[in-house]
Amino acid sequence: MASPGTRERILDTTAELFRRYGYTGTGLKQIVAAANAPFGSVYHHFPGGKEQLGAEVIRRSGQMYEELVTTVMDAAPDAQTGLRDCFRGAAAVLVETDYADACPIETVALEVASTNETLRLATAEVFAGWTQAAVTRFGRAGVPQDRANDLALSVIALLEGAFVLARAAKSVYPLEAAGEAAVALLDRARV
Amino acid sequence: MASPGTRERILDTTAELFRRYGYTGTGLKQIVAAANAPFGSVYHHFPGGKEQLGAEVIRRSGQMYEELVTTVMDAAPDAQTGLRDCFRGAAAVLVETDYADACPIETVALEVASTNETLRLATAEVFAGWTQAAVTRFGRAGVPQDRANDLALSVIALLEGAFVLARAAKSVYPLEAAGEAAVALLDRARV
DNA sequence: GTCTATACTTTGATAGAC
DNA sequence: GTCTATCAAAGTATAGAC
Repeated sequence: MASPGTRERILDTTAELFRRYGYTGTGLKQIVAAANAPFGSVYHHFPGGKEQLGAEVIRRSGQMYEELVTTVMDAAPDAQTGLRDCFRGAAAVLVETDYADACPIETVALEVASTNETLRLATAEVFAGWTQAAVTRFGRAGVPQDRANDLALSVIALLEGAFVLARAAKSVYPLEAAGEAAVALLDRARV
Repeated sequence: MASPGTRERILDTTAELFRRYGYTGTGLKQIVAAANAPFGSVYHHFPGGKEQLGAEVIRRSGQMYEELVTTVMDAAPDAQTGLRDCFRGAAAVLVETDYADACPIETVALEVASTNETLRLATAEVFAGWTQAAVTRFGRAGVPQDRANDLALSVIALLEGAFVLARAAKSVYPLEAAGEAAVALLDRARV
């Protein structure tokens, strides 16, 4: 076993770097330097190299983000407020980090979509999990089953798309507009 | 002047590679190989190296995509139909290319957002141009000025976000759901 | 001016000293 | 088991032959 925490530290550091610089844009040497770990420890803990590390980080980041968002949603008095809180919270993080930290896996997802089937599947699993979590919340809020899935996909698309526009423009305005659009779609989908 | 077409061929090839593999994921050697051009011609035509080439490709791809989308929109009998045609057309291209060709600058935009200010500004200009083009169309369709900008941002966000989900899942379903959501938002925004 | 060859850096990955 | 040194390949960029 490695010194306690080394593996976790590599995972956390990699997640942070992937979020900002993407998969191709993040080097293993950069990771170990930021994580204060010897280079060999990457291959000790992740024999599959960068791909294995990447797959674990994608799933881990995806799960953490899902927990963050569902916590915000479930703490709100109603689904509309919950949605607004999510988009506003995302905007706040973006501003705090000078538009660096948006969705933890979006850049990676686009990079690997046509280049690495293993990692593409990992991102697909994450998005499917998010969609299911959203479907559950929207169902509780009174959205019929047959509309909840389309609504969930649209709301997630609004968030991911707004992240692209917001980071490019260095403005949270796209997130505000997309957040209100998401609320409008939810209102419309309810019985 | 270089042999006629070399510069254009490099631009076209780079645009295609950026769209699939992103900025960091596309090498200059890969570009000249695919464009059947000698390596030195890159620096002959683009003295600023990869960054200058990247900036030109971003603006060029952005303008071409805007022309494509506005052509589809303007050919439709009404804005709702035009929006549907855009999302369906994007889905068709995605299927034809095995989910490789989506937005020509989305992957690059996320990659450079926190790493290259010159290229970030180029992507921001492109998205701003698209937004303006959409605002114009929505205005013609009866959307009040003060709602047209938010609607344009939301529709573009829906498209960009749906591209992420569709490529990850290798399914056009997110594009279909997002397309219908876009139409619903347009309906709601009209007087 | 076109293109080849090369310089220099960084990449992911491995071997082996300790 | 931890960590260093090094590998081959690919990255961008440049020098210079023709």
